[in-house]
Amino acid sequence: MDKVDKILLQWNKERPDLDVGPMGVIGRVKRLYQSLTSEMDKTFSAHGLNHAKFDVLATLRRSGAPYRLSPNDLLALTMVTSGTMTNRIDQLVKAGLVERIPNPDDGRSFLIALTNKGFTVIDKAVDDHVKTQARLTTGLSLEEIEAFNDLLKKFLKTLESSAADPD
Amino acid sequence: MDKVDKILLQWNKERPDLDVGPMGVIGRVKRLYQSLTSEMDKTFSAHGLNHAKFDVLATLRRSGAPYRLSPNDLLALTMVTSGTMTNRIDQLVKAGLVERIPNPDDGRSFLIALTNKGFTVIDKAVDDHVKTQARLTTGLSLEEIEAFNDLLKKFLKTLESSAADPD
DNA sequence: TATTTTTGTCTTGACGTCAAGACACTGGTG
DNA sequence: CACCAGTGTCTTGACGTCAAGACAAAAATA
Repeated sequence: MDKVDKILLQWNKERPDLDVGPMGVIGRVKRLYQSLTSEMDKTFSAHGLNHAKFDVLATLRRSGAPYRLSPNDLLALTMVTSGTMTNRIDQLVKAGLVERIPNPDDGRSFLIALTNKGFTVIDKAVDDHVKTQARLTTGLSLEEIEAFNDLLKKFLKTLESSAADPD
Repeated sequence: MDKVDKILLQWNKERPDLDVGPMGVIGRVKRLYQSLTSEMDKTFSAHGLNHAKFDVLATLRRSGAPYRLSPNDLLALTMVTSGTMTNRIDQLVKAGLVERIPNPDDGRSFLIALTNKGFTVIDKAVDDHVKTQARLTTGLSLEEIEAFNDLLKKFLKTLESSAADPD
C-alpha cells in the first residue's frame, strides 16, 4: 500500500466507473523517474553542473575525438529545442567547458568543442554518475534488472510504433 | 538496438572501464516517462488544462465532497513548493475552476474549493485521461503490466528506504 | 547565373518551477 | 496575560524550457 495505491483507492471511491489500472503503472513510472532524477541531480551539482550541462558535455564526450558536434547535432541528440541549446551552450562557454568554433564547411554553423577543462570535468562527473546509477539500482537483483529492462524496451517499442516519434 | 543501446555502445567504446548496465535501465525509465508525459499532456490541453492545473483539480476531485483542501494539503499531496502552489491556485481562480474560501478554523489559511465549472471540467478531463492511459498501456499484456507494476513497486521501495524521502 | 526554398543558429517573450524570505496568525510557554 | 517560536501562505528573483520568428548562409531550382 504505497502512495499510488492510496490515490487509486480514492478514485475507486469517487469514480468507481473508472478503470484505474493503467494509472497505477504510469503513476509509478513517474514517481520512479522523479526519484531517480533527484538523486542523479545531486551528483551533477557536486561537479558544478546541472542536468542540462551534463547532458551536453556527456554527449560531446561519448561522441569520441575530437569531441566536437554542431548545435544542430546536439539538439537532435538531446531532444531539446534550438533556443534551449543556444542557452545551454552559452552557459557552458561562460564556464569555459566548451568553445564555439566556426564550422569551416558551413558558414551558418559552429562546432561546439570540449575544452580541456570540459573534458576533465565531464570525465570525473561521468565516473560519479555511473556510481550513483549503480547505487540506485542495487535494490534489484540482476535477474530483476534484466526483466525490468525487457519490459521497458517492449513498452517503449509499442509507444514508438503508435506515436510517430521520429527520434 | 534502440537509441539507449546506441548510447551505451558509444560509452563502451570511449570509456570501456565503465559499467553502463544501470545507465540502460535508468535511461529507458526516463524515455518512457517522457513519452507517456507528452501523450498525456495532449489530453490535458484538449480540456484547456496543463499538467499543473490537472494535478490540482484531480487532487481536489478525488478528495471527495465537499472538494476542498488547503493550499498546504495540496502542496503536500502534489509535491511542489508553496510558491508553485500559490501560482497554480492563482491560475485556477482566474479560470474560474476553483475559489479561495477563508478557512474558518485558521486565519492564516484558505480552503481551495472546486467550483461547479471546475468539477465539470475535471470530471470530463479525468474520463479522457483514463482513456489515454489505457491506450498507452495496450501494448503490454495484463501479465506484463502486472510484472512491470511489481518491479516498479519493488524498485520504488528500495529507493524510499535509502533516501529519506518523507513523502 | 539569378532566384527561391531550405537549413542552422540565435533572439524574444512567455511559462512553470524553485529557493529564500516576508508577513500575519496560531499555539504553546513563562 | 504577554510573549515567542512555529506555521500557512504569498512574494520575489532566478532558472531552464519552449514556441515562434528573425536572419544569414546554403542548397535547389529556374
